[in-house]
Amino acid sequence: MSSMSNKTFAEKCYSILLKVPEGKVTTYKDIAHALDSKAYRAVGMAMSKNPNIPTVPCHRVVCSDGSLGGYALGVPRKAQMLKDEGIDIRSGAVSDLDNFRYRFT
DNA sequence: TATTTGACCAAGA
DNA sequence: ATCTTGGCCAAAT
Repeated sequence: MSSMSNKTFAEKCYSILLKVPEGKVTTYKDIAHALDSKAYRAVGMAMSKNPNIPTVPCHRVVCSDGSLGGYALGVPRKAQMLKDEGIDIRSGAVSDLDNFRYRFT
């Protein structure tokens, strides 16, 4: 049998992130919130440990203010991928984040 | 077990 | 609008 908590916090983050479709983004805070947690910093840690790129679309996770946050393969790559999905990036941030934000609930 | 580390966030001396 | 600060929490050390 599996251990008592068969999913780590990081694994839960990856699961929830898989729901975010191409052309949409989410934020570190929103993922934490979806997990009924305030551990938004820990969400960033989980992304940095990098599951399989691009199976788990961690390039779609940005900061609450629309700035891009980080990316294991470099922020410029993250920006390009988002643009390729049709997301408007201006001055290193998602413009009109509210329009591109995916809602979990 | 205790401390340190981060792809964060909100408020504002 | 930008920068600093204190707080946040899971994982790694």
